Amino acid sequence: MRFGHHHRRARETYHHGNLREALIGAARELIAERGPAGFSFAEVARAAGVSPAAPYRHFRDRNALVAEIARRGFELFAADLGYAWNNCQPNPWRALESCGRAYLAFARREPAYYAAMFETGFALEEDPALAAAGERAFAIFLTAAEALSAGMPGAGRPPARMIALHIWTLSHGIASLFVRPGGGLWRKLPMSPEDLLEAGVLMYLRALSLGRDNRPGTAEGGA
Amino acid sequence: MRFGHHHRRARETYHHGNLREALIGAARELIAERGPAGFSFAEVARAAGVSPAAPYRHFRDRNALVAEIARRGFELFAADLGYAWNNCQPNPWRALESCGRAYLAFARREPAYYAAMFETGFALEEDPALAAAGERAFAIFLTAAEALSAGMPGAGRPPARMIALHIWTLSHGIASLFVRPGGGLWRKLPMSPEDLLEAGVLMYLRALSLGRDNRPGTAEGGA
DNA sequence: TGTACATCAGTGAACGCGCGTTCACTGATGTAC
DNA sequence: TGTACATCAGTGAACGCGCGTTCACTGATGTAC
Repeated sequence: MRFGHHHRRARETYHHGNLREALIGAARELIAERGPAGFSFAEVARAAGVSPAAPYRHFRDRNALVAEIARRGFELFAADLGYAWNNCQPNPWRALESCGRAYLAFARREPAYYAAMFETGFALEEDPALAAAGERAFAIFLTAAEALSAGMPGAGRPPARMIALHIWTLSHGIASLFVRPGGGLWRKLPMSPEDLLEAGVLMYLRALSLGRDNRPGTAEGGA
Repeated sequence: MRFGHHHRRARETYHHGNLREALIGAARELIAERGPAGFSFAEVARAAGVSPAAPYRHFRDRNALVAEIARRGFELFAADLGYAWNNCQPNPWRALESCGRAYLAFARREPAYYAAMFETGFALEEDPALAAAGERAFAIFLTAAEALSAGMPGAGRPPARMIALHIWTLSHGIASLFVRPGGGLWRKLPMSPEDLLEAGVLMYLRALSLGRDNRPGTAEGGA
C-alpha cells in the first residue's frame, strides 16, 4: 500500500501486479478490432502476456469480462452525457441536443465500449450493476428532457420520460446504422450523422413547442 | 423437373434433395435461439441431419450462409414495408407511420432475419446483392416520405430522403432497444414500443406540417 | 532490522472436445441412345 | 422400355488446432513478531 500497491513496470516479475486492468485493456482492443464475439478467453490472456489459466483469478468467464467492460462503458457514457448536458447551458433544447451528439461521439470514439454495451445480446437485466449503470446514463437524458419540458406549453406535451426516450432512441438508431462500422451498409448518407440527428431533434422540438391542436395530416384529410 | 425436381420427403434417400433450404432453415432457428454468432457451420449441418462436409456444396463458409439469410431478410422486409405502406392509404402520414410499425413488427416476428440483417457487424458493402436488397427496403420508406412531403408546405421542410432516414432510424432505435430481447436492459418502458414510436412520429410530423419560422427554444431564449 | 509464515496471483501441463476443412469415395438422379 | 453413362450432392474418415477448464505447484508480497 506504500505507493501504488505494486510495481509499475510489472512483468519481469512473477506476479503481474495489474492483470485485471491489463485483461480489460486487451479485451477492449480485441472487441474494437473484431467485435464482442470475436475473441476467446485464452486469446485475451495471451494478449496480456499471461498463461491461459490466469484470467480465472479475476473473472469467472469470458462473459463476466465483457459485462465488466459494458459496465465501465455505461459509467463513462454517463459522464460524457453529464458533460454534454452542461447544466442545461446555454438553453434546455441545446443541452438536450448536445446529449444526442454525445451519443454519436461516444459510439465513434469508444467502439469497444459501445459494442460491449449494445451489441452483445446480453441478458443485462440479470446483472444489477450493469443495469444500474445503464440507468444512470439514461437519467441524464431524463434530466435534460425534464428541464426542457418545464418551459414548454402544457397542452399535448408528452411526459419528460417519453421525450428522453425519443431522443435516446433516435440517437441510438443513427449511431447503430451510420456511426458504427458494422452498420456500414448505408454508406451513402448524404450528410453527417450529426447533421441528421440535429435536423431530427430540431423537428421534434419544434413540435414540442406547440400545443396539441396542430395535428399532422390535416392538409391531407388525415383520419 | 417433373414435379418439384426432387422427392418431398427427402431423407431416407442418399441425396437430401433440398439441403440448401434445410441449412437456411436450421441456421435461422439457431440464430433465433442463440444469436448470429452462436453456432458453428458444423452445428447447422448436424441440425439438418447431414455430414459436416455437406454444407460446403452450397455455401463457401458460415458467413456466406448468414449473408444469404440477411439478403432474404431484406427481401421479406421490403415486402412487409410495401404492404404496410399500402399505396399511401389512408393518407400519407398514416402510411409512413405504418412503415415504422412494420419495422417493429418485423423485429418481433422474425428475430433470426432481423439479427442476420442488423446484428452481425458484417462488411455489408462488400456484398452487392445484400446491399441492393437493403436499398430496396429503404426505398419503401423513401417513397412514403416523398408522398408525404409532396403535400406539405415547402418552407423549412427537409428533403424526403431525410424524412425517410429520420423515421427509419427512430424505428431502428426503438426496435433495437425495446423489441429485441438483447436490448432487454430497458424493460421498464412505461408503454409499448409501438406507442412510443407512434408518439414520436406524430411529434415529428406535426413539426413537418409547419413552416420554418417556428424554432424551438424561442420561449427559453434559444441561441 | 531480521526471520518465519500466510496469502494468493500466476504457472504450465494436462484433458477431452468440437471445429473447420480436405479428400477420395459412393450412390441417386436424369439423360442419351 | 432398357441400358450405359455423366453428373454431382452427400459421405465419413482424417488432420491439426485452439479452446475452456482443472490442478497441484511456485514464488513474490506483505505482515507478525
